[in-house]
Amino acid sequence: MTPEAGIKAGKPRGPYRKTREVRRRILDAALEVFAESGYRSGSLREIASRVEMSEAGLLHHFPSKISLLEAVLEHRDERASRIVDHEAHDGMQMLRGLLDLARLNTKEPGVVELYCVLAAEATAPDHPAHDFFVARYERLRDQIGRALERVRADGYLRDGVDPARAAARMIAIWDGLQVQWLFDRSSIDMADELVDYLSRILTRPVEP
Amino acid sequence: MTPEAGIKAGKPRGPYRKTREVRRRILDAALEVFAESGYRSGSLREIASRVEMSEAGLLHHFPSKISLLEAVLEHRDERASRIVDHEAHDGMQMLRGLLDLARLNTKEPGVVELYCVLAAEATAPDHPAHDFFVARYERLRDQIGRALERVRADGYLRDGVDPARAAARMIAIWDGLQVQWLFDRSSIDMADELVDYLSRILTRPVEP
DNA sequence: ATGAAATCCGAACCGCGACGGGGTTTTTGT
DNA sequence: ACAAAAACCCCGTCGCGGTTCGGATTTCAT
Repeated sequence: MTPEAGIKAGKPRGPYRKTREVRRRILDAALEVFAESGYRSGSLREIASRVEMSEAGLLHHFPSKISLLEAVLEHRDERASRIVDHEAHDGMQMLRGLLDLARLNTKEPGVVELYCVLAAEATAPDHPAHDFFVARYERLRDQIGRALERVRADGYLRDGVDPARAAARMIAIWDGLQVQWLFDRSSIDMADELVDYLSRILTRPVEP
Repeated sequence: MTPEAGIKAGKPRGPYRKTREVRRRILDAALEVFAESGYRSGSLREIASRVEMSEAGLLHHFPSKISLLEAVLEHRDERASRIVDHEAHDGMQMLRGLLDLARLNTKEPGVVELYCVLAAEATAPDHPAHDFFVARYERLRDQIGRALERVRADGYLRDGVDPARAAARMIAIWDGLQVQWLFDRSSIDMADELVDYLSRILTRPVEP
C-alpha cells in the first residue's frame, strides 16, 4: 500500500506540489472577472491572462467554463460557512456571525460584486447558476428565520415581528444595500445598517 | 410654411406612419432581451429576430446597441414618471405613487428583471449604463428622502427615523425583494412588503 | 402618378468566444 | 537517473457578436 491516502493503488500519481496554489490563483482571478463582467460576459481569455497562463493551460485544471464557475461558488460558500455558525443554538450568536461576514465582505469588494452580479444574472432560468441561487436563498431564509425563532424563544424578539418575513427582509436589505454600496462605496456602511435594522426588531443589542 | 411643426422647411419628410409602432415593438423586444440576458450578453440578433426584422433594419432605427439601450431606459423612465408624482406637496401622496408603481411592475415582470439585471451589471464603472444608475439611485434617494421629510413635517413619521436613511433602506428592500421575487414569484408580494415596511416607520397607514 | 426620402435587407468584415488535438516541458516517485 | 504522469501551450475550428455598405422596396407629399 502507498502511504498516501489509499484512494487507488493503480499507477496515477497525485498533483504537483504547486498545483494547489495555481488553482487558488485561478479561482481568485475567475472571481474577479465574473464579479466585474458576470458569468456570460466574463471570458476565459481574460481570466487566463490575469493568471498569466494560456487558455488551454487553464482548461487543464477546470475542464469547462461552467465547472470553473461552480468551483468559484463552492469555494466562496466554504469561506462563508467558516464564518457563520449555522448550527449555533444561540440565535444571537448566529446573527453576530452574519454581521462579521458583512464586515469582512466590505474589505473584499470582489465577493460582494460577485454575488450581486451573479444573482441578478442567474435570475434567468437557464443560467448555469440558477439552481445554485434558488437553493442559496432558500437556505439563507431558513437559517436566518430559525435563528430569529430561537431569539424569540429567548424573549428578545419584538412583538409583531414575523421571523420568516423578517428574515427575507433582512436578506433584501443586505442585497439591496450592496448594490447601492457598489455604486458609491463611501455613502453606506452595510454592517451598520444591518445592526440598525436588527436593533429595530430585537429588544436588546445583538452586540455588546 | 408647412402646417407641420416647422422645425425645418427644407426637403426631408418626416417618418412613415407605422414607424412609431415599429420603434415601440423594437423597444419592447429590446427590453425583454436585455432583461433576460443583460446588456452585454443580450444580442441585437435576438432582438431583431423577435421583431422579425433584420439586424440592419433594426440599426436603421437605433444606430448602435448603446443607443438602443439608452432609448429603452429613457422610455421606461418616462413611464415611471407618469405614475409617481415627484412634485407632490403631500409626502404621503408620493409614497402611494411608489406603491402603485410596485403593483404595476408586478404585472410586468420584464421591467423588474430589466432593472435588477442592468443595475447589477452597471455596477462596473465602464458599463454604458453606469452613470445612468448612479444618477437614478441618487435621484430616488433624494425624492423619497424629501417625501419622508414632508411626512415628518406633517407629524406622521415615527420618532427616531432618519428620512435619508429610511429612504435608502426602502430602496434596498425594494431591490432586494425583487431579486428574491424573480427567483420565486409566488413567495413574495412586493407591494405588501413595502406597505408593511412603511407601516413601521409611519404613525398612520399610507393607504386607506 | 411620381420621385425623393424613409425603410429595410443580404452579404460581408473582423474580432472575440469556448473548446479540442497533439505535442513539449516540468515534476515526481522510485 | 529515468520513465511516466501532470502541467502547460500553440494552433486551429467554428460559431456568435456588432457594425458597414450598396442596393432594393415601400411610403407619402405633391
